[in-house]
Amino acid sequence: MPQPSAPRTSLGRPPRISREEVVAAARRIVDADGVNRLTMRRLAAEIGSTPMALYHHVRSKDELLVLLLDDYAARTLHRPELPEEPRERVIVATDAIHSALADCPWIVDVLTADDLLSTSALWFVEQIIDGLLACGLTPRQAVHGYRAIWYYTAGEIVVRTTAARRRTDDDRPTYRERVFGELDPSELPRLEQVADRWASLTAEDTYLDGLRALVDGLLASR
Amino acid sequence: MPQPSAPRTSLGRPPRISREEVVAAARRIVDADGVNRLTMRRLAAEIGSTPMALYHHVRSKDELLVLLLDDYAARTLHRPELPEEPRERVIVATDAIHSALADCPWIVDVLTADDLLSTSALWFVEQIIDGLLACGLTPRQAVHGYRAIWYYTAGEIVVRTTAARRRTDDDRPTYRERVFGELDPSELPRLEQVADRWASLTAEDTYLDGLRALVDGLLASR
DNA sequence: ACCTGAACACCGTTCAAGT
DNA sequence: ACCTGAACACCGTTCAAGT
Repeated sequence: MPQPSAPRTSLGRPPRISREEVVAAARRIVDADGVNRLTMRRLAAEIGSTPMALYHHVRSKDELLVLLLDDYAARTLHRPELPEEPRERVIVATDAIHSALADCPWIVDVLTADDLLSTSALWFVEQIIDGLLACGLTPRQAVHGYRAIWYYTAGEIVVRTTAARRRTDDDRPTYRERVFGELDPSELPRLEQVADRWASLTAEDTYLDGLRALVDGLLASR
Repeated sequence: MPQPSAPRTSLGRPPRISREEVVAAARRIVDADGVNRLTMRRLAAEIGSTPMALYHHVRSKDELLVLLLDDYAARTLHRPELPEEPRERVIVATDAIHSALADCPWIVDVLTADDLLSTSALWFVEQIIDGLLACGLTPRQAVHGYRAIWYYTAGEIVVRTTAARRRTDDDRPTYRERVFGELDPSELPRLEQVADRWASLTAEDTYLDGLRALVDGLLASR
């Protein structure tokens, strides 16, 4: 692990690239061409170095992606004004995380790391847990509630951004369109009933509605 | 696209492998070694053929993965006895999909395709929509409700299986453990308060609790 | 029509050597 | 200590040719 702030001795050569430069260059590539185009070779070219030089500043490509997410969160996750009312505080804090992630579709590949994204997101988790506690949940219920909220939020982003990614890939009818075209109305009458509205209904952004329903349900079960 | 049931003419040579054989061999590899080990080259070796022969039966590796998911769903997604009560019908139908997917961690890479998995899952979607309608939601609310349920379910599986995947990768402390170790109690008092119980609390399976809360909330908003 | 061989244009990472 | 070059052990897919 490099120690950028360690006192520079006369041993060895001076570093030519830093961890920050590596992350910044990776960010440029991802912003310009998408996360699929971020390879160690391409990154080395962007920096004007060799693939192996990168491994002096980053343990692996996976670590690079986590650093990239940290960097992104630190730059874009600004703390909003939170309402006093605890239930609404949970909604607003969650929505802030969601908005930041939704603007950043490449995140899906890293997103699924664990239940925390980055230290920059901790403040938001704090607010969510605090809001749930203030609504009368036990600590146990609050942590479980936070998890449910995170599942819902992560799922919405993963499903929506992956669907969008596929749409640009090819112009053929989607799997969904094919399936709905061949519905057997006698076996699946409800789906038949909504089939022609499905595309427009599922295109609507109902993230906040679903979030409110979930939080209501979590608080009602208290 | 091959036509296995088309009348065999005297033109050309007889096929040596079929689409079904390709999918079955892919299934064997995935079951034995995980989805990461499924490559076109490895698959060809398993069948005793060449990589390019596969492309006669399957358009691309992506299509192969979708076929694999269809195959898996057709084999394991058995229709359960559903309760009369519509709210409970929604829960049981959703839980059946969730259980099937949760036993199949490789699915995460394909899962995020769209809002439908495979034709075998349509019956379950029908039951969920039907249950929501029977509870008094409008068709619009029912479709949105189904989406919210799917986000929650997909998110739970993605987050949980990816976390499990990482755990086996290395023995170093997780990112989460590092973060919780360095909490500033004055800034993040609630997280500090639950820090030592976080691991055990989030290890509990609370999928059904969260699902019930979500469905309750969806029905209450009617 | 179905299959093969060779090749294209890539990957992430290791290893040994240079300065 | 930091960087380089060459190599390892792979990928998915195209293309031209064989039967």
